Amino acid sequence: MPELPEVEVLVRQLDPCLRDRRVQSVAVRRAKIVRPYSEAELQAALVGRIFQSVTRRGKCLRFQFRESPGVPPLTVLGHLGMTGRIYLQSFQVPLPKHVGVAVDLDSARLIFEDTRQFGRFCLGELSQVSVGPEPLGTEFTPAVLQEAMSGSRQPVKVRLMDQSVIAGIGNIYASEALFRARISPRTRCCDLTSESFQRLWQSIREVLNEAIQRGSSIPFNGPEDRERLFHYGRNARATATNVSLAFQVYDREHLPCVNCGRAVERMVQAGRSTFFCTGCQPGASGNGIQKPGETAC
DNA sequence: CACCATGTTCCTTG
DNA sequence: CCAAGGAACATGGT
Repeated sequence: MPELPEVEVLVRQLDPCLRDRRVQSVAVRRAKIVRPYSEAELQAALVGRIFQSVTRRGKCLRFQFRESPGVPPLTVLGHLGMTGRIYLQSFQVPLPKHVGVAVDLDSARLIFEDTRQFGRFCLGELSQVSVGPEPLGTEFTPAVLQEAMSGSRQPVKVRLMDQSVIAGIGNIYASEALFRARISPRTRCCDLTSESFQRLWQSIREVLNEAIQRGSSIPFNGPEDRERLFHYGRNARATATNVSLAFQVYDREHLPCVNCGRAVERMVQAGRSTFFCTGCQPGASGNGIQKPGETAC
């Protein structure tokens, strides 16, 4: 999935397609995806309603439905988990294997597909108690980042993935942002300097924005285009537009660092793979602070 | 068979 | 309270 950039690209794609479209029928093929609601509840809430907008908050999608006299506002929350996808298909195309929910509109069918079924498509607001600031929003500043992180002794990479600290950063872009900021993923948050937070802040925004730019440049028509956008890691296919080819360290263990040529390394933090370059991200076992004037590579 | 995978939540242990 | 580690969820690719 779908970390922030992929969800953002998806939302931009979906919003104009769904706006003002009316829900004809809803079919739930995997009950887990809509829990704690039932298929009947989803049908009762959605059939006849008209889409107003699709927006993003962190990694979540929000489908808002039009409000009218006597018809209260309604929001459907979508979360893609690890392998979730959302797309429109014609009625003629048979339903793929792992469809969780199919929402029939007047002229097309909205499919929520999720192989591993970690995703969600259900009524109501975010289940998460607290979601941190949007990293691309104006309220996100170096000071906000520092304030949110500096009190923690956690490794910075682990903390970056905490959705209550910052919304939308996952395993891929955590590694990418730290590489760009030249900070070791092992650095404890409380050991980062203001200068490091400044670099990290900038790197987060660059890495996310560039990924959105790449994703937005991908034509989004058939299933192959969806694969280029959502298929990562060792499953990724080496197509000219595959976004994963643009990663600088993620899933590049043993490959030469794009900066210094040293082999990219992999380690496990909080149960997840972290990719980094010991040459460019000094202090892998220290504090990650660079002396002034010192070049990492 | 083993290991890995874009995420979240829950549980246990220190 | 915090942090870390593991397991669970369910399926597929290598």
